[in-house]
Amino acid sequence: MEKLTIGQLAKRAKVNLETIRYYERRGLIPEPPRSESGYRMYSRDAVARTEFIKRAQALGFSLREISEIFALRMEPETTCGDMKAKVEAKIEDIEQKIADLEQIREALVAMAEKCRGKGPIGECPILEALYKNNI
Amino acid sequence: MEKLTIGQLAKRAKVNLETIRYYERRGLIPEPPRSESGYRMYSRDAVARTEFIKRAQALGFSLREISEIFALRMEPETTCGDMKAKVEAKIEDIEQKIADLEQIREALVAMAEKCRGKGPIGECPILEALYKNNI
DNA sequence: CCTTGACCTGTACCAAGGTACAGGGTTTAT
DNA sequence: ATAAACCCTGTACCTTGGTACAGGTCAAGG
Repeated sequence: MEKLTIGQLAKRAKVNLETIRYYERRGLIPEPPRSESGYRMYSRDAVARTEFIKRAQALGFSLREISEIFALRMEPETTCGDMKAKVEAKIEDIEQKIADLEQIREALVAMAEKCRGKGPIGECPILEALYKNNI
Repeated sequence: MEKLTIGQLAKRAKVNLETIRYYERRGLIPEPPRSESGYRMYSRDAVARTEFIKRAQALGFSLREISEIFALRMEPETTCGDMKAKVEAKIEDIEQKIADLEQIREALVAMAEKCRGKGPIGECPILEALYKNNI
């Protein structure tokens, strides 16, 4: 089994080397065996695990949540339903964020529409809205 | 003209007292005149300004951007169009965030649908997708 | 008069997710 | 043989938007 140094792992997983050590400190990546001189020696699995973390992050999971997923996976009683529940909770989370942003967008669009875009800033309806209105 | 202490300002603008001092350090609120004993004495305008900051923040503007808006307002050549441009840039920004979240949502929904929600975690299609797929 | 509450400055700390050294040892390539 | 490139630990620093003291002064109520 070929072993990777931390630099090789970082390169393959396309993350910063310091990030690997950071994930180890956070418990996201297990402490690997060391070479005689104390170098971390990773198996191939570490690349997959690091990529897993990056994919989950890209889907909106925090590092804490990713830790929880790994922990879940290690418990023998865990079922697929538990994992599905996590994903469904995250979907709701994302949907809430989208709804919040839609509201913000509506308010911004309404403000922009009130402004002809000409004239001095002293009479800008946008600034007036920010100074006086409830949004 | 009635003057407010920092505590009174914080209460009326519904922010933490430390936040007022923080905004002063960031240059968002001008340094107010002091009483003989060195207390900050604010005019009514400070309440409106603090509320402006909070409203703009709620619309997705960062404190840095809010500073820029205040700076813009002080320059005599600034027109309403400059302000409108800021709002339109923010709308694009928000729309991009919404689009990103929609994509994430789609990916999560697709993953959840692959999972029947039963059986051991070892065969969970969600975990497999995170381990192997490009998303 | 004295206590309590409000204010002052300055600095440290928080979340989250890293990144960047310093100061040392090791491995690899020339 | 020696320089470059890599690794080690430990700690400090970054962003954004605050919050929380510590240690001291001041003001208002009973």
